[in-house]
Amino acid sequence: MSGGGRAINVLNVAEKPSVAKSVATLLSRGQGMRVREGRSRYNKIFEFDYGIRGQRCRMLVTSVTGHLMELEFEDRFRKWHSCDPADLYAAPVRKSVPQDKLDIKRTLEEEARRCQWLVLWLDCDREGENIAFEVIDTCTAANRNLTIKRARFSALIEREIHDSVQNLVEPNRWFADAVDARQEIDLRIGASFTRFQTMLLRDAFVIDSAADDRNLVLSYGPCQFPTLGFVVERFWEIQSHEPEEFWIINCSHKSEEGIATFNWTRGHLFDYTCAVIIYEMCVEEPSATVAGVRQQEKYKYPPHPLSTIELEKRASRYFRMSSEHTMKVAEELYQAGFVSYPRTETDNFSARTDLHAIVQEQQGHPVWGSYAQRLLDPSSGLWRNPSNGGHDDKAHPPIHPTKFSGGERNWSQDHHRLYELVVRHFLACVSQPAVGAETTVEIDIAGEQFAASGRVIIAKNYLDVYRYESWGGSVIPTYVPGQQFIPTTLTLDSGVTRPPPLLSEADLLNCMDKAGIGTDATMHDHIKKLLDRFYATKDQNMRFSPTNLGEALVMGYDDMGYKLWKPNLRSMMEFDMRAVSEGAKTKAEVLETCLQQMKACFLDARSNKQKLMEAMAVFFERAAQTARDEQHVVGEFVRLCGLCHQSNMVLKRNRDGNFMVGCLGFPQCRNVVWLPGSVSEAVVTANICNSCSPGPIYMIQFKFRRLEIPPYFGVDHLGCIGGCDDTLQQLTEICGTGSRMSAARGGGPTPLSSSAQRSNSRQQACSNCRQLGHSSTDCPSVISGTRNSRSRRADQQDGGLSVSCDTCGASCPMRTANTANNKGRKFYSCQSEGCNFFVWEDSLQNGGGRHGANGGASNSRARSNSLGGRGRGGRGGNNATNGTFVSATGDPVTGRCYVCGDPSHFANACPNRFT
DNA sequence: GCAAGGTC
Repeated sequence: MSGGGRAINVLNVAEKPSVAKSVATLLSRGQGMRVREGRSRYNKIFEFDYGIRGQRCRMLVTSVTGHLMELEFEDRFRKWHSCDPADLYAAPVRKSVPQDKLDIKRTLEEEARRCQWLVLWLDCDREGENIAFEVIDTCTAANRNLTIKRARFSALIEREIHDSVQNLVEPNRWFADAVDARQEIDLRIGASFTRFQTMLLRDAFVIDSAADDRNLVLSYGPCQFPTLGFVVERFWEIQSHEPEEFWIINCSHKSEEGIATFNWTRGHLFDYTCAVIIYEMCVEEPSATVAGVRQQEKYKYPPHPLSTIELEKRASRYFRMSSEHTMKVAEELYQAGFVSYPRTETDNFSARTDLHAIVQEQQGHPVWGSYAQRLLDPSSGLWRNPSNGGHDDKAHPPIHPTKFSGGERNWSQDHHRLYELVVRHFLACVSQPAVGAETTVEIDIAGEQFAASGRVIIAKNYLDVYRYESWGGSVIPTYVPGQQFIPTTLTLDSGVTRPPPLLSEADLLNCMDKAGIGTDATMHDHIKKLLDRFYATKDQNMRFSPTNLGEALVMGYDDMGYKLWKPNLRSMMEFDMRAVSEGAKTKAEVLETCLQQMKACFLDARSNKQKLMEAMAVFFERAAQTARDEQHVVGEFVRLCGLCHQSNMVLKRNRDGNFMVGCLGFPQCRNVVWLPGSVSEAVVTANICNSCSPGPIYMIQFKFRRLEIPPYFGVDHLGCIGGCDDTLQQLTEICGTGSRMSAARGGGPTPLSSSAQRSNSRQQACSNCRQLGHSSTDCPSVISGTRNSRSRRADQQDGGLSVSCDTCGASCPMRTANTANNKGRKFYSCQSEGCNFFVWEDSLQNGGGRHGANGGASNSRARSNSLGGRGRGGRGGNNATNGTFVSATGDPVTGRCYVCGDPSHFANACPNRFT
């Protein structure tokens, strides 16, 4: 082992104490190793003799704890008011060892002075390489003559560690540079935006989320903000979801053996007319023929070996533990030696891992011990080598149990659960998949296909130990190809599309993982930061919603047109970092271009700060001082403009001193609500109107001039401009508005009598029929009894009829039916999204443009359903309680018309329909 | 009082 010559002292430094201990134990093979204290109580020093390529060495192995140094601004830029935040893009920065790491630094300096070599055993990733240079800088400052070497290793395994120390390499400056650049960019962007938005908004608004507003920090960071962005984006997606009705044909068949539920192969249709036509075809010829019976063996595979993100996601799903808490508990289990290192991206076991030994340790457990025994018994056939998840961080194995425990006294419930998860997950990974026999029966009814399937579990295998997952079995009766039967039920059912759910913690981790936001060791920190900063909340179901503060910030930047809350910025940085680590770009180049762009972005954002203020004003009351300061300049916020949806509506006085509520988007947006001319004073209050939407609409405290209003009105009035306030409307009609121009400017300012809300609805398309001119609440197509007041034009034109939609007025093109019963028959149907108007051409020609009472009937069914599944019209045996409508008799198989109930014909031939 | 990344 040791060659000739004089021994040299070699200082070996690892990234953490556990690695120092492993390296020392593996290299010394436990022979003659001495342990002594360093200045830091966690970072011991291990000593032993060793030979490196014939050189006798006295090895000293110690460690740091992650980064030794921190990047910070020079003192004169540290105080928030010491400089303009924009200066932080060029302010000098320096790296130094923080107070709590000084003892580690001293150990390194002292040991370095008596060593000739320095060998770096830091993790073999970019951060590790950067830490290596922090160690190099510290040690060479104490001893300039050190020879510096890097040990490359990807696992703490004897052979690999011996190999790496015999083949030492040079540290990689490019890797370290990439991290330097990332640190500097993060610091400058984070500090500048955080100071800017905190100082701008904290004092301007009453932000009631924190107990003490004054200490509130509105932080911005390239990881935390995109994480918030995911939460807000999903929230907006849910808010903007418009339910869309769809139609589905369901079929079931009950026999002595049981019941089979057949699903429509088309899934569902959004076109009511098509669904009805197909449904009628089926009802007309309801006999079902078994087209095929397929039997297949199906497998449900166990999960990949456990990485950090998977551990966090599963603990959240199975135990509702937050990712932050999971990591805390996992760290404690790791420290106590029960599980392997919990921060790993690796989901693939190295071929050298002794998987059987890990299983053997668990054989004695009272609950899962017998499963472990079965696994080890070759005759059970339960063993299977684990799958490869395709990730390898080259530093740590997947998370697995490292020591048996039947539960320790000092463990909390979460320690028990997490240890159990790690063990069960590991046992599942080395198990065979569950096996099931699936039977699929396909049937044909009048040319339409339906299918039902059942599953019998043949072998549970890994599911026996992985109790967090299940695989349902269901039995269906036996069918043979060619068999015919009459369905027990055949119904046309409706459903509505639903918005996606709020993001769960597992969803959020997924989003971050995909977008490259954070690392496996920091993702839970970013999530926690959203909660700590009052940007988001987590409900009982572990799902995240933005707070008003979080939404306002994202909305503000979004209004500016910046995607600062999107993950793109981080992705671009990541791309540049890779270029630096590969030597394609230099650190200086990347820093210069990136910071230049970010500074421009910062300055632009600052010049658009009004957008942030407006977004905040949507949710928060102005602080008294600010409100007074700004009242004369921009007016007091009343509501977000319902017309342009871009700017705020504020209470102002025109040049004549008359009050109005106008949009700040003027002149692009001319939305304005004129208030009664008799108003002498008006002040926006903190009260929000309960009945008007979209809110918030702040109520205004008015004082009227006594002599200008009728005696039965009071002079003081708390009013709303949203359209709900009768007093205000009456006074506007009685006294007129303050607008002298309103009569002259056609289409100009809107008097209150038509209200901001209504002027809004004039511009927005009706959500029901998509036409302009009304809102869904007064959509002519959903008001009963109005059908007669509308007329359908059916004019002769170019040899054909021109038909306009009965419900929304849009022009309806002619189409040709292609169904078995109506092949070639012409019809008109409305193309407007969500509009179901439909009429047969022959019914028009025969009747000469009559109102489609029953053409409308099919529409009105769809409509009334879209209004919440209430009754579906008088005719037909309609099931109003569950939103399902069946044929008139309730027994479609007997084939009666579902419109009038007459058994002599089907609905498509019903004389009451379309005539 | 700011970031994100290591780690205890």
